[in-house]
Amino acid sequence: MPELPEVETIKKDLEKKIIGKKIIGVKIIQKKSIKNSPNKFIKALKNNYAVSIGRKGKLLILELNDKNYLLAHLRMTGQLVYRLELSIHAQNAPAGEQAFARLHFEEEVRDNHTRAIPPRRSLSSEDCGEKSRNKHTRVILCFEDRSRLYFNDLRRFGYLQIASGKEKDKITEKMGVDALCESFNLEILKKLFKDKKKTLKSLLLDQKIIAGIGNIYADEICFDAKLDPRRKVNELNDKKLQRLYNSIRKILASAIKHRGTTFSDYIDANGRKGNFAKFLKVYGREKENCKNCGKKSIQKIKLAGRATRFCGNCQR
DNA sequence: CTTCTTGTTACTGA
DNA sequence: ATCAGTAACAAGAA
Repeated sequence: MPELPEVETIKKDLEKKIIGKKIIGVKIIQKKSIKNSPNKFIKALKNNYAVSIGRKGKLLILELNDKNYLLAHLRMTGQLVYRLELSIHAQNAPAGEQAFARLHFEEEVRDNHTRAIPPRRSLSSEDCGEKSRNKHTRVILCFEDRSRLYFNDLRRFGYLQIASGKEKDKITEKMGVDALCESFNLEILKKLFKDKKKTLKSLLLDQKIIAGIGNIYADEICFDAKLDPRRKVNELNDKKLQRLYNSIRKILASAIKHRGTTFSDYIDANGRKGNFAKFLKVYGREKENCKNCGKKSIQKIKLAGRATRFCGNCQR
């Protein structure tokens, strides 16, 4: 599932692809996947430019030239896939942007309650070139060079949202410190965990405390720091907090280096899987041998409402 | 058929 | 106030 390393991978991919490009078309296939009215959403994007891409926690933040922002949260199964697909039809289309836009990118809004798979139209001029659209595609943005950004989301928990600068700030200010940002240091971690009686696992998952860590990396971080995820954080001494801090940075950086973890649905902006799954030491390894002590001690329990894997021998 | 999975929020009860 | 636990959301896998 997309956590910080996966969103960061997508961010870096998209920076290379769409910065400076003009959005000439917006297709909303599932109304439920956008947080604004279709009218506002389309109006805010059409004929604007992608200026920069940021990220806080698991939230992707695309800056538009008119100082509005397109926020994207992938939740569990969301994907942002960029494709440059020149079709025969597109090449033969009448020259001129207006005609092209009219032909290919008329707005399409579907009822958000029906679960029916949208009928794939025959190869009409409207759809030609949308080769990467699939039954889980919820929104398509089209750029002036005829490349497209597909927002796919099987389970439809993810969303896209247009936000003003103020609205964007309000959302990001509610989030905790980004787990990877430079200003997040050991002192801040100590301050955040001081007096908290919750378990380590639940605090690592709490986006209002530290933003970006999800179920996979929470377990991997606890294993790397040799800490029992069931521990109350206020009883962690300085030495353990230092280990925890080091592991947060180390695991996330390593996962980014390997372009994230694909367990089921995650793919990057190029449509490729991440390579970090083979480095996972506890997630999905219950009943297997511990990579550290070698014992058959990887347990799976439910903690903070989530499946939690850890080595009952190494993690204290 | 049931149960489980994911991120996040809302709610309940201690 | 603070915590743990659970339901809800959607869709599919086992």
